[in-house]
Amino acid sequence: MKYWLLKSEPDVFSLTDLENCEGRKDYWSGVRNYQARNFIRDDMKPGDRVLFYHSNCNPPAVVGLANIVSESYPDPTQFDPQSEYFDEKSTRDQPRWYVVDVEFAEHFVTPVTLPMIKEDAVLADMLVARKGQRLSVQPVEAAHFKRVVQLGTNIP
DNA sequence: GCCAACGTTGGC
DNA sequence: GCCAACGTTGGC
Repeated sequence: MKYWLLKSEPDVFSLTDLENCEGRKDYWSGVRNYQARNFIRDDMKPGDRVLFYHSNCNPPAVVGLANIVSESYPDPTQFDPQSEYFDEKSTRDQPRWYVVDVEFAEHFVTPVTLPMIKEDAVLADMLVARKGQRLSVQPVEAAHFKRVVQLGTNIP
């Protein structure tokens, strides 16, 4: 099992939005960065755990947990001319972009904010704490995942 | 709203 | 294949 951090702007798609989806899950569409694509396509597996991070808000924070619940498959939005994620260079035979299904797990009692992450001795070297780090899909070390969950669920 | 970081594009 | 221009992300 692996651990990930997924970024989402809460104004666009929040953890509550995921919770309110049919079946409390949705496919993670719209990733249009090759490094992030490769993580989704090649490395994500059902059962992997997800830190759900709200970006572009104040304060940015890991607000809860989700789970990967499918293998990767081609992102349907890349074939849809009506979608903002349409990619005319994608074909059904050779899709460029992939998704996985992500299922809501829980809201944290205490959101783990970016300032908290930067202050914490264990978490300070997380990718998300690094200046200029824009990657929207990030691998997370097991120790980091465990520590974020501790803070988020008020375990001392 | 500013701007640093960084990915992408396209001319050469 | 280099690199300048441009666009986007996202913290502040």
